[in-house]
Amino acid sequence: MANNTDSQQLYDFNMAKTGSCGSCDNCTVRHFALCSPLETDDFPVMESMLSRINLSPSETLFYEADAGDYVYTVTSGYVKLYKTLPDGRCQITGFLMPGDFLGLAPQGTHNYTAQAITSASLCRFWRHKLSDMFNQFPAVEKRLFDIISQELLIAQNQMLLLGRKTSREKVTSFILDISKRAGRLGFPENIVYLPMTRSDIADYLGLTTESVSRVFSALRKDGLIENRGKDHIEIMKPQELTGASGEA
Amino acid sequence: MANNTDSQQLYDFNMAKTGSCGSCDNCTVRHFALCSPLETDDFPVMESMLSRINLSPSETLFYEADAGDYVYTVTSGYVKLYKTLPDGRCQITGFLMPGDFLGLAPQGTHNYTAQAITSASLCRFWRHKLSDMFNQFPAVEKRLFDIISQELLIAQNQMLLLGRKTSREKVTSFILDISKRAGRLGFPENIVYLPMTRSDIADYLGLTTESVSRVFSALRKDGLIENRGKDHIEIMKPQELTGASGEA
DNA sequence: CGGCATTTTGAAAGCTGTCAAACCCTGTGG
DNA sequence: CCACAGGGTTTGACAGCTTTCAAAATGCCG
Repeated sequence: MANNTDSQQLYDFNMAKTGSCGSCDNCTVRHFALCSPLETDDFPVMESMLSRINLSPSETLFYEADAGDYVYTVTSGYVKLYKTLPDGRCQITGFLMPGDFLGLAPQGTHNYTAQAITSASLCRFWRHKLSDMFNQFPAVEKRLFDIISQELLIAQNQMLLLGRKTSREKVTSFILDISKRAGRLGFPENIVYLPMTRSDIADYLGLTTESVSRVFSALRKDGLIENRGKDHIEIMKPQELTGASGEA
Repeated sequence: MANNTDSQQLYDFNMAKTGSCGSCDNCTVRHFALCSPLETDDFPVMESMLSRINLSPSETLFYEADAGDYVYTVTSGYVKLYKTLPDGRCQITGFLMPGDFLGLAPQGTHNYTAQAITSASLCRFWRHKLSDMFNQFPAVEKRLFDIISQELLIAQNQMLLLGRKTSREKVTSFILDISKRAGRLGFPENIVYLPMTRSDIADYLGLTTESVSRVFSALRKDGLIENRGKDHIEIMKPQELTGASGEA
């Protein structure tokens, strides 16, 4: 089994540096969209329009029902978005990685809580300046439009997962999803970094921590995955894992 | 118990006529957005940009993976959107009413199947003309942006329902949601029109038809709702029903 | 009235949840 | 260096909610 510290160093998102966006020295994912997905090569976002935010692990960026005065882009680290019922039941609606966008509040207040999982940094835009930016750079609006449309598509896929998949299918779908997204950021797809707790994964998949843990154990027992230190797993049989996800 | 035919006549969406949008004589919900949600008072959509579609009950508008060359607005009737897994499991991602928008395909192909539940009519826009329209009428783009943002918010609420609510909470949430949406269209909120089958409701809530039926029976037994003909129910105790939905 | 799809109800099984305890890893402090 | 504390994870036993399988009831329509 690989050395824990080694794999951490190799694949830790928080350490990743693939470039800078030019208008913000904090960005880790230049070629993806960046310091803000709002920025495009043709229409760079002006420095004056954004400010930087740094979060410690488990620090909350904003709460559900807070005023939605800002929108954000994750530039490093993992962030989770979640909603809760009055009795405390929790549903995580998304795990965000560098390059991901959050914070649009169509009704003026946020519809979910945003909390850092790892140390994380974000770029923040004042929401009222968004329309200015749209007027100045129409391409920015189109970009954001595409982002939201894509998020809606992802949300629909998640509904299918939550409503119709078994616990094993849910967990395998989750692993493959995180793997592919990390792959798009330039990380190897076979080593998957999972900084969130089992409880977070459970709240994302509509399960309990125990069920999630049991599925992980079963996948390990079946040789589909192996542990690689505390926060990483290695996908040993991608084909079979895909087959176990319920799709195709 | 009220006469079946009476309540049908009073509350049938397909018969509803609350006005016309001016550029399309088919619209039933003028003051809500549209012949198309794309249209605003400031920037009416031109007749030449749209065509009308009429669907019979259970007729399919487009399938998942079809080319997404058009976007649509429902002008009368109910439409369902759903995704399926290879083995046939189905998840309905939304029930659409007059005024609702559908068809955006960020990846070029549709991510869900759209099928009529009742007889339904829609306004269709050629997708490539959307950007022309955006350029000509920037307000239209903002309008559509708001619509998509709102859909994302609804999708997040649905994730909470699918992942964390009990069968009773799911069904009561569903009834209240349809009731409120019909209320916004000008229909009484206490009489709820449910043209979809138990199986559809089950596929929307991540349950089986039997479970849905059992919850309806239980709610009836508890006096929270009563049947009003085949496709309608009456909410007898709105407070208690809300209390049973898991929220607040 | 008869055929057929949908809905309802019943009984039993199964998957996931609940409750509980052991285990593991990490950080702290003697 | 090791003991200890504490949070997270894993495992076990059992319960419970929803599903599955099956059959009866209801409503629609020719």
